[in-house]
Amino acid sequence: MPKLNHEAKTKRKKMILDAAFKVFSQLGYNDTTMDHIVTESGISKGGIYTYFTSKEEVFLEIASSRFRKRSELLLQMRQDYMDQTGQTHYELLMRDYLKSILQSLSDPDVLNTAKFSFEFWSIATREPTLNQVAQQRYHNFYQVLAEQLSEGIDAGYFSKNIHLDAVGYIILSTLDGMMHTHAIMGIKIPNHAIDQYVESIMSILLAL
Amino acid sequence: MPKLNHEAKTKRKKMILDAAFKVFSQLGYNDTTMDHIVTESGISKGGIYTYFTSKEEVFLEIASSRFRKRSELLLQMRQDYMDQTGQTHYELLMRDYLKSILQSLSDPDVLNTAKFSFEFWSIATREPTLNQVAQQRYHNFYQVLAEQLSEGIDAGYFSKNIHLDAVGYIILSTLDGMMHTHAIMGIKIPNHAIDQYVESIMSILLAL
Amino acid sequence: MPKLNHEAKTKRKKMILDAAFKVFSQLGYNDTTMDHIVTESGISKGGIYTYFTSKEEVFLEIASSRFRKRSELLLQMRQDYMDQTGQTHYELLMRDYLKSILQSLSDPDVLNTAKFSFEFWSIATREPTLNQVAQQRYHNFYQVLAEQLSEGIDAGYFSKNIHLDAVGYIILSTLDGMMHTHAIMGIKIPNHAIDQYVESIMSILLAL
Amino acid sequence: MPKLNHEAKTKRKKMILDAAFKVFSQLGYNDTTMDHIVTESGISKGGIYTYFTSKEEVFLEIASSRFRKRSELLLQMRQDYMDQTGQTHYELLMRDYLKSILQSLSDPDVLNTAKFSFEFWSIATREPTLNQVAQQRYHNFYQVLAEQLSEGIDAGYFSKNIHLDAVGYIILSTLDGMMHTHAIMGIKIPNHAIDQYVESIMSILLAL
DNA sequence: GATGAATGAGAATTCATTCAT
DNA sequence: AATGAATGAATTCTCATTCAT
Repeated sequence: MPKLNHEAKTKRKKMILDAAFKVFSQLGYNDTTMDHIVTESGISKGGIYTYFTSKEEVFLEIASSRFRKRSELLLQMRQDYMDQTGQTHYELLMRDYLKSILQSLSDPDVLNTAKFSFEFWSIATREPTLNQVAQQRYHNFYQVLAEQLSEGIDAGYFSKNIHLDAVGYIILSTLDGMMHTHAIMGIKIPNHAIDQYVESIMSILLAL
Repeated sequence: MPKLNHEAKTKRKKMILDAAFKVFSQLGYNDTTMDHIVTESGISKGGIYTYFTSKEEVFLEIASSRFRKRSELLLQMRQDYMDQTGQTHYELLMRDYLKSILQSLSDPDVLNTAKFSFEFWSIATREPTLNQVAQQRYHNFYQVLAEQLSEGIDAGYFSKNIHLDAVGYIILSTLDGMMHTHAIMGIKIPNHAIDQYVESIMSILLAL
Repeated sequence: MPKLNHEAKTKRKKMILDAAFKVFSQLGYNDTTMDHIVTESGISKGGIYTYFTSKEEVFLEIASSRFRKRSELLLQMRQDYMDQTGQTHYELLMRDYLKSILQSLSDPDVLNTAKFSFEFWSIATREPTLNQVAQQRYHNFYQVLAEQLSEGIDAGYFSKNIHLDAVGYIILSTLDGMMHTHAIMGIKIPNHAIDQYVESIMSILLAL
Repeated sequence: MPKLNHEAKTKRKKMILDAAFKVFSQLGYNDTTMDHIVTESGISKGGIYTYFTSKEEVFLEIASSRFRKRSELLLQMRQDYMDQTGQTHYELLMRDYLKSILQSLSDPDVLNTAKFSFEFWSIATREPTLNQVAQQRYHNFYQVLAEQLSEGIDAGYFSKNIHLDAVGYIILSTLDGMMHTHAIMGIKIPNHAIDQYVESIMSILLAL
């Protein structure tokens, strides 16, 4: 018989995760101590350990919740680009999706998510548990993307000759690269670069 | 009158750096202890401190020596793509340069350098000293790249309408992204992706 | 809401300080390791660091608490040498004060305090933070002493012609010297020396 | 067959001792590293170990050579205070001896010797070998002093009723105390204090 | 369930001493 | 004899995790 109902528990957990996200983003995994999370969350040391078994688990759980966003954004945007007849303008969708991802980097929360994300990969490289999660997230994103592209091909928007796996790989990794340069290296994307980048991706999809 | 001549010292330093590079690449900066470097190098704890003042300095020195490679490769390739009349085939140069960078990731040493490089960025985000070095390296690479592109424009190979800073940013960051996905995320580049990627970059340069 | 109340904390802190005082007195600052304090206090390595931030702070805190004693003794004795009319017999006071300071050196705890005190000065010479504390302690003691002497002059016990600063300096430093010879050099004060010393100081005060 | 003759060896040893004295005085025993001595003396690390077996031995040897000075000064001054008939004015001798000891503290070299001396005692407290040397030095000084006092009594300068051991103890330890306050605590002796101090000692000797 | 004091296994760095050259 | 690079034991301090209250 739990003394705290489910809702209260979830709320407490969220407090911890939000605080941890903040400090992990700012200080990185290694430089973040449990005391940082304690201070930021206002929850006691022992308290954190009733919700999570370790620092790594806190880190992992943040990753799991945050990493859905990119693919969710794509799915959500697809709804917006569907007209009354159920037709989706895939070209416009992709173009705007890529742009909005890169433009959103000026939003501090998105920036922090990007920072966290790369920090996560940095740690995940050496931690099998994390690595698995990270791989899944990549493949999940890949699936969603590939689906849109595939539908875009079927709908006649994209070239039939593109290799889905190659294009998917390019989009995901170059997008990551732009975000990395911006978020981690701290080098801001020049004005024209976003458009130029989007066009170069479109040149592949449209097989210009 | 030093007992070890310059050559012997350099050799010993190299032993330490090579060992450190190996463990840093594998374990990352934080998980690498001086004991790891001691074991791997075969040099005593104190011995390492006669050549370096701290763990960070070892890390930094590796970075400084390894980071020149990418821009050096470009400069070197330019020599190879110059014909007898002193004309350089810039289009071919860029195409082959991008390909060779990405293809070289199958080489374990290059892979480790890539891993080390991202590890370096991860740490450099929080360490002003390292960050400065990292930024310099990026801008140095940018300069070299921009020069080639600029010459390529003048020689009529690339479109006059491209924005050097935008294109430079895209090339550097997307290249990083591909390397990151390959080296850190451990997701190998699909066969066609390299060519496809190169063509998309060329589509920008040629303003197709 | 602290789990340990103030009293319990103070008690634990005292345990550490007592243990540290013991080992510092015996081994000196440099030869005392945190492990010595751990062993002597029975408190874990980390535990000590919850109460003190460094070895130096432990040392300093001991100094701060022990150093008040000499001037406190003088002030307390003054109360005892005051008769019903509020008159203090300053000559007797000074005589007995000097004697009791030197005689107390046979008490092991006083001896250890003396040892600690000189160890403190030895370290304080090179550590600005400690030095400041040490200087303050000297001047505080000087103030208290000068006050008694001044009052003794006004009350007609001591000569009007004495130079307070000179006499104060002599008393403080020669007292220190006797204590040093006894505590550090381990050469016990001969029977008659205490009386002889006290008389020589009185000969100054009384301007014989 | 030594390659270096005795003179050259002695010179080299002196270089080490002078350098070591300088750094020991300034930094104290513990904070002085062999590298400091190496740098200051210009003699190699190994070189020092051909003349001394350890850091402690260097320290000890300095002590042994420097510690004679105080008693030597007294003996030398006695010569100066002897008139043509072989009579020594012991009262004047003692007065001037005490004064010159305290006044000499303004000389940097004497000040350093005093600093070194207290540093030596600080270490000697815990090191039996050093402690023995230190004790010997004290007793040697005591002997010389007692001899002068004894002769002074016989010659009718000093009171027959003084206890040699008590007076000797007082002179040696209070002198040390004044020097300690000046050299270690860094509190300069006030103008009148030296005279006042000397008179108080004389009041004992003359049994005023 | 919550708290926060206590724990102790590391980690980076120092430095007296050694010894091959 | 002299050199100085190499050694490694020792030291201070950190911090994820535990557990008595």
